[in-house]
Amino acid sequence: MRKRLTDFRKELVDLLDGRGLPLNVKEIHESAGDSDLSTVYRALEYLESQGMVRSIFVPCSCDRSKYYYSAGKHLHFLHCERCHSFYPVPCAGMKKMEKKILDDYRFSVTEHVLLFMGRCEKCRAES
Amino acid sequence: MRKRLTDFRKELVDLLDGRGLPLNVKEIHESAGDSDLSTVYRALEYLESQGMVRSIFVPCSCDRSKYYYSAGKHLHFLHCERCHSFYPVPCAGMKKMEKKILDDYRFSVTEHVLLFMGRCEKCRAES
DNA sequence: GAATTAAATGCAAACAATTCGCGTTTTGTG
DNA sequence: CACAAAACGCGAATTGTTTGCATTTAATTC
Repeated sequence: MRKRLTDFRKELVDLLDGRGLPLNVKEIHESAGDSDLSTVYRALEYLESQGMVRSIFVPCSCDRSKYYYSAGKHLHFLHCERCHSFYPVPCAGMKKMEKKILDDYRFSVTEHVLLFMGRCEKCRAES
Repeated sequence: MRKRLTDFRKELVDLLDGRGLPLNVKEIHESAGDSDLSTVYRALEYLESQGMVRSIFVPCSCDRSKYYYSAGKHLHFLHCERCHSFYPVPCAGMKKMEKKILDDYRFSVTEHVLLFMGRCEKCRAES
């Protein structure tokens, strides 16, 4: 038997897809019906292994847990260190960089993590 | 009294500087004399707040803890998912990207996290 | 240079995020 | 329909990290 993409797991993908922003496990758990936390962890692990979701660790004082987001479109995020909002930005210029890494270091990139920390427009105005 | 960069903390900076590669807390603790783990954590927190060291979270099965490295030169790293080695690469092209983010989103970047996962030359040959 | 005081350290306990074991339930497959 | 494999729920166990507090260290003031 080889079947893993259960309804619940699809639901998680839809959830992340719908939000379009990274959510941590707690938020996912709360938004995903009344399932067990370990089920959520197992689901996310599976989905990530299938390349359906991605995760990042955000080095911000607000939260030291992992954030998951849909891998549907390859996005990066801006994270405001003041209001802790995420802003998606398209992934651009990375292919070229990965090509250069292959040429220069003979290292073949399968994945990259890129996150920007800083201040969003609103917070820059307010402080 | 305002004094914080103790000998021990300097020692940690030197250690990370010397290695030139990210180390996790366990490795740092083992390499840093016989100090308490909490002292190591407090030291790293301080050093990071001072911008003397940086940290990244590596999304690799090998280890799910944080890695610290000297902020002396701004580097990024390649991480081989097979042998789990790190390879430093200079930070290039990011300034331009940050400029674009400021222009397009009015978001001012103070820091970025960039990590490449993949296969190193040796491992590509071996498997 | 001794007294004062703030910060650092070590140690043990507390936390919080994540994982594991296992009995039960669900769901493809023959 | 019976069987087998995987998913789920639940509780317990791990593990990375933080905290509280008594003690030590070191800068500052007199």
